[in-house]
Amino acid sequence: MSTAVDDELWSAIGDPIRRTMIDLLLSDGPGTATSLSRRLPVTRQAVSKHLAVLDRVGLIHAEPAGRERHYQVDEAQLARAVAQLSAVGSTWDARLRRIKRIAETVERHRTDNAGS
Amino acid sequence: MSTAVDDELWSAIGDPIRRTMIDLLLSDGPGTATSLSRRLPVTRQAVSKHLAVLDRVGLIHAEPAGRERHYQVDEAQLARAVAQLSAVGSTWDARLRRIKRIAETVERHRTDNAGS
DNA sequence: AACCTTTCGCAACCTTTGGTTGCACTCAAC
DNA sequence: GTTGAGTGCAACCAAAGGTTGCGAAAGGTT
Repeated sequence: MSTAVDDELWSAIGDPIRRTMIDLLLSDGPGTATSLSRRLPVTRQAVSKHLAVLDRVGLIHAEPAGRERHYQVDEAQLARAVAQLSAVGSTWDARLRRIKRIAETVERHRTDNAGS
Repeated sequence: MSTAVDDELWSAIGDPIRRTMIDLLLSDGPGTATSLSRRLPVTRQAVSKHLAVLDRVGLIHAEPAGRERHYQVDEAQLARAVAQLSAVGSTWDARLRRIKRIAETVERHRTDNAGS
């Protein structure tokens, strides 16, 4: 079912700050801990820790540039994460549909017998 | 963008144990803290805490039955959560496609000028 | 060269969260 | 009524997210 790698991916994108960080890196291009912290409600150090988490699971990677570290999204890894999301989503969706179908069948039987 | 309610939903389904619990409740039907804990690698008390979290965000609801508490998935809320998942997924997907398209355009320009 | 500014990384500390053990309570069944 | 299964509550622990404070390195200025 769910592997340890997948769980790390989930917990990585489960955090709202980290999700916003990915959004920012995607919309504004590569950024540093300092530049990101200016657009987030937490300190640079907190952002730095989040960047480390995202880096560890491979969703982003850093590129040293002088005294700065430019982070950017790893497209292939993010695509994998998106696939994970939609996989779980469609699994739950399928089960919901099945449950709904069964419930409707039961309801149909019940109303059929109600006339007796 | 992301509301506090959405963040709670995300963190609720971000936990691998809680995701598995939802899976179990969907596949096996309603269950109790004890029945779920028998199929999970954590104690009943931990399961109970997770159930409280899922209950608080409305993904499941309890139905007292004698000395037991039967929990089951709230289909409408889970459907909402699935919609959230696919929304974020498609947003990222769209941005990845845009980036890729731009990169290809740049590459085309580069190779066009390479012959000069 | 000396200085100042910006950015970063590390360490200490606090709070919340996920997990455990232990205990008391309730309800069904015998 | 006693016993057993299921629950809830409290205390305690470890890990995660967040903060402040400080020292080091790279870049710009004079």
